[in-house]
Amino acid sequence: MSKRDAKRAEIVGKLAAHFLEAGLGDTGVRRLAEVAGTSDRMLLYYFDNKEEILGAVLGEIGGGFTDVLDAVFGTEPLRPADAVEKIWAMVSDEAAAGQLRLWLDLSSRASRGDPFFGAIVEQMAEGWIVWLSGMLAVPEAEQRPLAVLIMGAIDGQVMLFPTELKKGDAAVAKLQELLADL
Amino acid sequence: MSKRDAKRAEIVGKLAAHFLEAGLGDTGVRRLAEVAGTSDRMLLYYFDNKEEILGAVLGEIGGGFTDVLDAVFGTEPLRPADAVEKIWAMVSDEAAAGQLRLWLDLSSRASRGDPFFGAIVEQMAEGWIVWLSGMLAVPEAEQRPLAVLIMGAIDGQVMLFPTELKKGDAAVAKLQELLADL
DNA sequence: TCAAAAATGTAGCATCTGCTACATAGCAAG
DNA sequence: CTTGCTATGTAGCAGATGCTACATTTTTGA
Repeated sequence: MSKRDAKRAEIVGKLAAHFLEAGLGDTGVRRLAEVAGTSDRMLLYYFDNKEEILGAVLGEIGGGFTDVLDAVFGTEPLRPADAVEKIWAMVSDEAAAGQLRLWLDLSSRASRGDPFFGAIVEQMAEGWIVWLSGMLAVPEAEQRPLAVLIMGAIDGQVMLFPTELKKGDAAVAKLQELLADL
Repeated sequence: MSKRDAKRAEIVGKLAAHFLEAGLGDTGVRRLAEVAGTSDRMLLYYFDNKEEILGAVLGEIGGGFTDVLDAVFGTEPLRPADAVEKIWAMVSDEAAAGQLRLWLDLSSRASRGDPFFGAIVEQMAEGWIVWLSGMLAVPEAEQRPLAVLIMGAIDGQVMLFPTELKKGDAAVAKLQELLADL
């Protein structure tokens, strides 16, 4: 790897970590530079333009996503109600809130027709769904619809209550109840 | 109504219609002025600042929303599974796509910590939920959690599949199934 | 009719944005 | 040591942003 590539990777790593922790937020080059521990001048020395920076960072995030999930959850099968509980706990945790904020951001940009963000969201959504599908201890034909329902129901709470997620607690409990004997 | 108020109402109306059709998008005052058929100078003559403009427009949208829902749905009680079906049908319709784009936009801005958009989203979410709660033919204690679950599950599909909502069909069918005997 | 008030155009400011020109420092190879 | 490439700081541009000062026209009410 050339020195230039190494530097690019270092920058991308720092920015990816930051986005995962804090959401997309302010993507101004001066702010990105600060986060990456360099100057805007150098950011645009290593990358052609801002779009290339964001592309590299979001690509990195999208690609490594299910690895993170595996690390957090292990790989043994889960009953649907338990999956709901675990994911909701993870998502309610402040550390994961940035993930969701990031997702919300990406989805909204995607819905406005931006094909770049559309592709990223699609990839991330599919990652979640396939991952969760594989973990659900239900007949195979049920796996995917249930996974989509669970992920969607939980993500929907983020959309309804972006500033106070715990308002969704009762609804999530209700979902667990409905799923109790599956 | 004073002339000033009439002019404000006219502007708000035009902007609300535009946002509902095209999503939030560019909210620069020069662009807003263009959409409202006036100049930025006059926009900021009738309103104190940009925040007041957006507040009025989003307030109009949020406030008029449950009226739209009533018109579409009538007011007789619904069983939960039927509510899911009706709302999903409405939301899948292209005419409602703008609403959802707008919602997604607002949520993402709120989640970035903007207190202004946070308040708006909270108000709109509460509007949806109260409206749906009141229509569900279930014991009163169950109404709100179920309403939140249903709205969240459906909104979540928008987040998962911002560019191709119908991918959520199977999951929504699954939810109807789970709710079938309530 | 005429002065006060409301409405509107022109021009701009201050700040932020992505990005760049220019100058220089450090280092590697001959 | 010199020459040339990589790396980095300083300063700034051109455009957008929210907003405003100032001048002018138009409307209103006595």
